Amino acid sequence: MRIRQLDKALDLLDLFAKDKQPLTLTSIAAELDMPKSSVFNLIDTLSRRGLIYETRQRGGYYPTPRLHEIASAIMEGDVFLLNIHDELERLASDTGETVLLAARQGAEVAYIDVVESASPIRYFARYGERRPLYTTSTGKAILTSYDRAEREKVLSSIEFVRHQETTFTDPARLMAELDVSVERGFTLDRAEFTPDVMGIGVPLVHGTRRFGLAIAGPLYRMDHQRHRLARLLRAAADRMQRIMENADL
Amino acid sequence: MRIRQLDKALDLLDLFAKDKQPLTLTSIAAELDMPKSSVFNLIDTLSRRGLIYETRQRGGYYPTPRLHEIASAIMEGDVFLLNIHDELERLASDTGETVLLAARQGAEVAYIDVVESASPIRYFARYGERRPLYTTSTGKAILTSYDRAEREKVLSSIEFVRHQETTFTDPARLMAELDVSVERGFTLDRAEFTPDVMGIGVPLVHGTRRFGLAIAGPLYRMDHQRHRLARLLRAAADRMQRIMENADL
DNA sequence: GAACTTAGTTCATATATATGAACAACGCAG
DNA sequence: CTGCGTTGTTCATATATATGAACTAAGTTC
Repeated sequence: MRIRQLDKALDLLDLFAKDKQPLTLTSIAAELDMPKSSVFNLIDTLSRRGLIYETRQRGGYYPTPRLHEIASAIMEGDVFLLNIHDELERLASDTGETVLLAARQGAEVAYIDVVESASPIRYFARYGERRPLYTTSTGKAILTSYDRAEREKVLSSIEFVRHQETTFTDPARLMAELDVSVERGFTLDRAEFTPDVMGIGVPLVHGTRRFGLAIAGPLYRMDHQRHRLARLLRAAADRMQRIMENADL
Repeated sequence: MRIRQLDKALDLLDLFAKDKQPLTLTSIAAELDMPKSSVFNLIDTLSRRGLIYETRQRGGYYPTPRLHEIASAIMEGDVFLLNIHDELERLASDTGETVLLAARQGAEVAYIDVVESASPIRYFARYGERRPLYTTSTGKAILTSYDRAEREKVLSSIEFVRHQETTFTDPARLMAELDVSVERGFTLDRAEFTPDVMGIGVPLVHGTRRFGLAIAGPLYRMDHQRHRLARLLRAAADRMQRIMENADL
């Protein structure tokens, strides 16, 4: 179950991040579609914790530097993700496509870092979005990081659903595809979950942590140059792997 | 009314900022004194938004770079607070005492930025903490930033409470004290709210925005050198004022 | 400077939600 | 590979909380 008021609080932070200006209680209520009295409680909670303040009497509320301080302290604890973020940016800029970093969450992958392509036509994915493990290039990449026995085990616990024409629904065929991917050096997702979207992925492993790194974009723009993109992807992954070796979590 | 689950969520972020390592659902429940099922909802909400993820199966949860990204975007909207933070740091280091930036919130001031002294004996204040306008050096500093007429008006709407022996409880006497402060170039708080704590403050004004900037520490360490500290404070305030002129909110 | 407009605040109560307890799933040790 | 100690998950219901409506107060306009 989602905590609605927490969701609203996060919506509010997103709103500040987007607008970058003080907002009045009333305007927040309108924007987030909440009663004023609820926004009052929200503001009360955040301001008593020193996260926001009233910039001047009736002049709207805005966050203090506190959130940034907390976020910075937290990032210190994950030097790895902090450091490789720059590599994601670079890869996105080199390829012109959206770059995704995903972690396995049970039978799904969740995107834990996303750098969007600058193209007007691009794959639009959000932090926290999830996909079935077996439909995405990142998920498949994570699967290839397990040895065959473990891979079998993971697949056996999964329920396959056909999302698109191309979706793999047979574990055996998927296993074969994964073998091919290992051989080839990268995994593919040919519109197996989202129509017209192609993904190219590789695994990133550090000790027991496993990530999937991928480039994703429109099929028509990616398919014909998949080997070039894969080369860039592998090069970036190698650099990240090196960064990983020098960091710990 | 505070939103309890939001408070808990913020407690969790603080916990990550402190521990800087992945935490299991169960350990979070213990640490925050919450039922596991409630922590489950909390984690569910945060992870579906891409703010945290499970670092590996049963390996604990940790924030993604998302929060940092949001916080950074928000700070872009308040270049002023972002820029002067360094000055606060500098002032704290130069004086060896805690430095506070406060904004008026009705009849109170709230600390919106705090840099703590490195001394083992120091004034310990937190973001978001509030004090009556008339008891603190920051509050008095903000009061001196109004012209006398407006100042009278503000004071007339305040209910005075004696917190300590030295607390001003008579508006007329406070007005006189404020006049003296303007003359002297800085406001004082001699343990008027918190025992043994002394504060030295100056106002910071940009258009209609008013802040109070202060140094605070133990009376015995501050009183004898208050003029030296005030000089450092004024110099810092001047630098900030210049930064202010080149920024906008 | 009085009237108006818009902003923030309070509070009783309907209503959504936090939670205890029982369950399921994972990973580790032997 | 099997059993055991944890960890994460579900769900009905007691309980805390979100909220509509009525209010106060600040700011703005004429």
